[in-house]
Amino acid sequence: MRKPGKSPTMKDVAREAGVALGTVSKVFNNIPVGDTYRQKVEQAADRLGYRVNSYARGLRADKTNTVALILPSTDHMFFALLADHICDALAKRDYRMVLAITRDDPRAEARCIHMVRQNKVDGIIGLTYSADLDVGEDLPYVSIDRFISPNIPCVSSDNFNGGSMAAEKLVRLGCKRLLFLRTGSHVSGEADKRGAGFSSYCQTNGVPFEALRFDDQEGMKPVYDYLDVHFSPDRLDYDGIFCSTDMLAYRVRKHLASIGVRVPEDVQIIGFDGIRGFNAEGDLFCSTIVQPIKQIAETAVYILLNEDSSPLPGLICLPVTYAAGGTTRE
Amino acid sequence: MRKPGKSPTMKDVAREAGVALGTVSKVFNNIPVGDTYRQKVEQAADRLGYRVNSYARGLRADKTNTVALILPSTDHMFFALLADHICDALAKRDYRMVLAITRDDPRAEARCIHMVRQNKVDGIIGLTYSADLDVGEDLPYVSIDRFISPNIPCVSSDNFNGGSMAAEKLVRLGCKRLLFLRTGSHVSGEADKRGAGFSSYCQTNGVPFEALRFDDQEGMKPVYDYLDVHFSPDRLDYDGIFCSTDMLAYRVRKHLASIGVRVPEDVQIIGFDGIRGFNAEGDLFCSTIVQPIKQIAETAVYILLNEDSSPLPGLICLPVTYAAGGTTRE
DNA sequence: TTCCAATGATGAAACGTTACATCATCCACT
DNA sequence: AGTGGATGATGTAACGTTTCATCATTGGAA
Repeated sequence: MRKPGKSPTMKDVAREAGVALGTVSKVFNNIPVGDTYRQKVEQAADRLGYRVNSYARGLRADKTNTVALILPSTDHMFFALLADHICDALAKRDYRMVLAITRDDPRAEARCIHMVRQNKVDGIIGLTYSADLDVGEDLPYVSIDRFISPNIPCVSSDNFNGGSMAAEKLVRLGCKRLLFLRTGSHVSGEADKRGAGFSSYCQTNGVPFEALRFDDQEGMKPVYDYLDVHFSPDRLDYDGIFCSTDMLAYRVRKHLASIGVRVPEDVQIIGFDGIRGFNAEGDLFCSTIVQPIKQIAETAVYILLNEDSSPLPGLICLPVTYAAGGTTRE
Repeated sequence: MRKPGKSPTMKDVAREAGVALGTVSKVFNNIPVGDTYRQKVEQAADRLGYRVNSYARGLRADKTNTVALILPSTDHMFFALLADHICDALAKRDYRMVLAITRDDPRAEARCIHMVRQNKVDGIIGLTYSADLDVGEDLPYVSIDRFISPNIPCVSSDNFNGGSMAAEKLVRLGCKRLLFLRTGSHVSGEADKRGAGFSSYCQTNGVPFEALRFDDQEGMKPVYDYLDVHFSPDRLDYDGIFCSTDMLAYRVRKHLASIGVRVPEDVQIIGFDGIRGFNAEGDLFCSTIVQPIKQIAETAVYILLNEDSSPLPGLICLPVTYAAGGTTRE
């Protein structure tokens, strides 16, 4: 049925349809063509099973309808969902997505950007952590969750407000002494603002609090040690904890349970991200501030393709929401 | 620093280096070139910030170093990890990956395949469920988890053996009356063999069992109804359940807990997949038969790129393992 | 010194498109 | 009927590579 050899070209279609090459081109680019011709071309194309060669097109038109997504990995649900929604948002606009994974390695990040640029994509969406990443000036670039420079648009959740919301929520739920816990040795991104928002709320409202950051070189050990000192069935230095991620919150909860501290009866915990088990319909791992992942994806794509060609703002913060997930009293 | 206008071409490099066009080409293709020339070219290329245009190369050479991965989504950890590892395996071989997402929609699957073929990828790895999918004959295609036809290689876990292992494990752990539960309205894939392996073990060894399949048109309701009838604190029709997926196992466990049945004391449950919370280092949701996702990814890529050019077997089953995750006594 | 062979650089052709400048056709208007 | 203008098809020249036949250069042998 189908020729296994080489695929038919526009020239073949033109010959088959008895029209000129340019006419065929027009048909496939939705440029006005007489109905008679259009039909002849379409039929011939069908008969031959013709598909436009996007490499030739990309070469000629300097437009490839492809964007690259650079991620640390897809093995964390946050990234996986981001990839999922970005892929969708792009497909809706007839763009394809090539995925590059960096494993958090700055060298890999640079290599990916290099690789991706030589691939002549139309733009890049990147979630990277390198301190000084040269993304180049000549290719549209949208950063997620990390502010790179004023003229590179950055899309992220409203981390500051999220942190503030978490503190407020804990206070409303009756907590008197709050604790903020953060891990991660990464170059600081927008996520740092979670702690800032939290602290700001506490200061403004005169709520006693502590904010701690643990380098995760040594894993969770230091965190557990800290918890062991400050929490036990008969000593509760804090009654509300805000963790910088759901994963951290989950681990903290597990550890507290293991030393006999009840959640949420003794201590209430709020995480950040809104990760769910299995998939988007699964259960939350904890009460949490939910990032609007889909909206982040949509916005990043929207800005990257510059769909309203208005001046690009430097940083776009998207609203987060609170969701109860069993580690708070509500 | 870098020209914002257009990127330099081989011709530019040739002029800058004072050599011929073809020489530049050779340098970038690792074809022997005199050292003097090679150096001149490399320096000139550096100076200009030249990168080879992969669209021109793809057009000319009919080789794009790109493969497409077609997935239902990446919002389930199994798929996300698959994408992650496949991306890695490809990157290691200097291939890029374009991701296409189908949302389980047969029309979308066909559209993706179409889209992807017109993109002149070098091959396709697909995890699809359409009944009769025309993947074409002219492009290397590797299917994951779904047998399409004898001449299209398929990579999957050893589902049959996994089912058998689950039954054996439950029996070893003391279960006397087994139940197999399966949901999913999909066109049957390799995953069907999980139930077959389970039943086969039970029959061979004379273990009383029941195997049920629920259409998931109506969600979990029918399953819960069934559980309500057969399980309660004072009536336990089964003491071991094997679920076709971890997600199902998780839900079953939750429902049993809600009606006062203790897991694993009263009933032991084994799932299938090996999904973990958050990421590859998270906790299991249940005791489970673990799919070797990384190995599946590696194998699919290996076969797709036909690295040993030996005759391709039709179906490759990769070994699964058991992992305890709290829903069994071990 | 002369010639041959071998090594390796050269430049043009081709890959499948799109854009643009020509050119043919047809209709409307005087 | 003759002309002008508009509509739309045509063919050719790029786009940036790779490949291949051709040609220059070099070293060695007689």
